[in-house]
Amino acid sequence: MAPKAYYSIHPKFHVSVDCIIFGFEDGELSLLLLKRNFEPARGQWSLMGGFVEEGESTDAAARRVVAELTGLNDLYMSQVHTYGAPDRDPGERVVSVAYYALVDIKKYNRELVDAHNAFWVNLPEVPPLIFDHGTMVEDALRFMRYQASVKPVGINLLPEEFTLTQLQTLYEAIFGQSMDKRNFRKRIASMDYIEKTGRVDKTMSRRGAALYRFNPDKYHEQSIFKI
Amino acid sequence: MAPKAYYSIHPKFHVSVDCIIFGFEDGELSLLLLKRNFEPARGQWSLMGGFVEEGESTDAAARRVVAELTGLNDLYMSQVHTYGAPDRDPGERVVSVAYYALVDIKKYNRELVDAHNAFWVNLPEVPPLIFDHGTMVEDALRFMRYQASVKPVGINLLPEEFTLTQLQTLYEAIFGQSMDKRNFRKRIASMDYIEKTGRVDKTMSRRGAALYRFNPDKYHEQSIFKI
DNA sequence: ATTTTAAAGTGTAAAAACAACACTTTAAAC
DNA sequence: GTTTAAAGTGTTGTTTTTACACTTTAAAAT
Repeated sequence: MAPKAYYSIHPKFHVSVDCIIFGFEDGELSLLLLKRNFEPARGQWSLMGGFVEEGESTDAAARRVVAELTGLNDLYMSQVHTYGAPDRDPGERVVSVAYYALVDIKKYNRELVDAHNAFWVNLPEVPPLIFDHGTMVEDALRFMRYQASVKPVGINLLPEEFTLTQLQTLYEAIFGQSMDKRNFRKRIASMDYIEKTGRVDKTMSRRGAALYRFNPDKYHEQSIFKI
Repeated sequence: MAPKAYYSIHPKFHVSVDCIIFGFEDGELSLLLLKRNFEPARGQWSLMGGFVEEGESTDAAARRVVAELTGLNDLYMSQVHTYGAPDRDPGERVVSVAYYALVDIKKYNRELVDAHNAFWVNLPEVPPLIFDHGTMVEDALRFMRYQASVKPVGINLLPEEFTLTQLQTLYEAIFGQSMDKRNFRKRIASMDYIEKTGRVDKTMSRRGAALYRFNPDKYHEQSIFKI
């Protein structure tokens, strides 16, 4: 057995999660940020966060915290990095684990967001954030871009059914560069896990655009590394 | 100011670091593992780890822990992931941040390693490890491979000066696949930050092989993502 | 009924990157 | 001077990526 002293001679710290919540609307990525009407750092902008509770995993804490703010329970989420500088929170020592989440911006619970005094802010207009939250956003964006470059996580920012124009606009926003329509569609056509639903979206054009969906059964992750 | 209760109503946990220490010898990657002659889990295999102390960042704790075992202070290290399941350590709740380190296996301090009852184990022969350390190793290997595929971190596993044959053998070990000698050398030749030193290594062949080194001044990270 | 409009949809050719492939050179050891 | 074993070196075919502009469609306006 482990001697009690093995653990007890060492300090304990608060552990928190901070969530970088991405949305997509009108061709732009945005973040859900709190304008804090509570302490500490009242009046400043921050990420949504919370403390990890007894018996709760850090992953579960991140899901709880995002659900408290958005009302959404089954989001795509991924751990980004852990921030462990002793003075990162000026109040007390808090080790914080950052997660990013991808939200279909049509679906979040507006009342909850308003109640938290939270706002969707377009990425280029993100204000200075408290503590190391600005660094967290940079790291999360880099990591989300990486993941979006190797697997179709970006689709979690769109409705279940989406047009190819929507999809292209999304990827242009994620990678910050415009893409050739024909080349983009050729690439999508080669992905059998993105399939036509047969339905047509008429909201964006008179002609109508074919709706597609992601088929998870046809998607098999592949990881091939090269130097 | 932050009300005291803001923090104090929340629990605190032990925070530890666990280190996946990679070495390279005889064409194989290996890990430095402890055969634990101490509690908890005496007699089992584990990663080198330790608790984060007051006033110490998690990064600093990881460096300290690796230095305690190897005597080496300036290793390439990178945070991998944080493991926060409430029952991951059967003794008490411990949130653990994993880091990987790359060691030039010629340089570590043998006395320290022996004193810790630690051994270099070739990757395919890694035994079952305690707690979630096996998962940590898988995650670290995947992440190290990814990093090695986008930047020349692998070079930290070699001496300052190395031959192209050594470098190719290293990458073959990292990616688990053999590579064409001419294509490999063409790629290296296109990397101006890997430069000939003018010296020759005579230990591996009568003819001698040119020695190369990494020139950090010529290396500029580039990150371009594509879908 | 015809014309206008605005987004959806479509193919080809050049360039670049990657993959496959085998012999020559060198210097020490015998 | 012959042998040995690793170091070193180019070309060609294939695949992938990029650049580029017009046609189709269906509703709205006339």
